[in-house]
Amino acid sequence: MPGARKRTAALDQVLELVVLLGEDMGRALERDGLTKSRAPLVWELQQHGPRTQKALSDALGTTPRNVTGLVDGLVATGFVTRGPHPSDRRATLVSLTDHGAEVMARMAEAYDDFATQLFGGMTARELDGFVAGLGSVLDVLRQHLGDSGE
Amino acid sequence: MPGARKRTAALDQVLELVVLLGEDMGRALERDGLTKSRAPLVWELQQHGPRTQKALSDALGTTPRNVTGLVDGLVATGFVTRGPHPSDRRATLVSLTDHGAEVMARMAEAYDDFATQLFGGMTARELDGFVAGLGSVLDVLRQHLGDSGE
DNA sequence: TATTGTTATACTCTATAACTATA
DNA sequence: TATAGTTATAGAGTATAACAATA
Repeated sequence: MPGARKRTAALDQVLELVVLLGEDMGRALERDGLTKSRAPLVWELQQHGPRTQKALSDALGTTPRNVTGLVDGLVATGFVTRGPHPSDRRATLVSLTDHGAEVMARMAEAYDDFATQLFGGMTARELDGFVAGLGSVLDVLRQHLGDSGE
Repeated sequence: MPGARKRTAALDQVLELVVLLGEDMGRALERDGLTKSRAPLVWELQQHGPRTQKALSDALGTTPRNVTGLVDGLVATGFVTRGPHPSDRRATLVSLTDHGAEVMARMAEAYDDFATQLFGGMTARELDGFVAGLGSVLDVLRQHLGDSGE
């Protein structure tokens, strides 16, 4: 079965992509004063507006205790603020500051530029083929994750 | 420029791949008693045989102090042992235990199986196209990382 | 009773700096 | 002097458990 070596070589490449992308994103976030753990929280706020910490903990798939720490850090660095919930006095609403919103807007632009850099050299046909392959890999991966655990 | 949206959608997919693959690998490692940080160290030992901590710190791109901690954890969980260096009494040689070697051998098999699961559904032609696309993305990414920093 | 977010505690990973034993 | 690996210290991120305030 001569395809077997090709497949492991492909997986090697995918893993290299994961590593390099992690480095690149890490650097970009650091430049903006964010970390890999805090960025998803801020992203969630940009996408859905002010959220309670409970909602954030559900969205990020982490514990409420952890969200407390992440929000603490983001408050200290000026990305978000804590405010009262209008109808539930137990809850706190986490909102983006102006600075946080600015950084996220810049990041969204950089994201588009980055996508163009990565894929701009491909023809439309090549890009379609690549995306289709990626889609089928993702399907298998989702199924694989569903099989074990959850 | 109608391709722009396709490109960001492709980057979205790549990032989802990164997340899902991270989850999957994390689970697999946990099943074997390893962590994401310790696995590369054990992998390095399997590839190149016993190494000094200095060599490991260079290979992993981390500090000597950090390697001390990682090796401590791997000794405690039975994956590696510390031994004297034959010619340099300052250095310690880190080696795989039988258990560590067994786990790594099993992991290498699982890696091949996983690659077959991920890419087995593609035709040879589709796989070639996907790998070529991945290669060009990696090239751009490497250049992007070289530009800023280092 | 149940939920929200906190404090208390602990563990992993990472880093810098000072130090010991060797080279 | 320089190198290998340690202790000391610090900070981020993650988790569980107990608890206070509120629902």
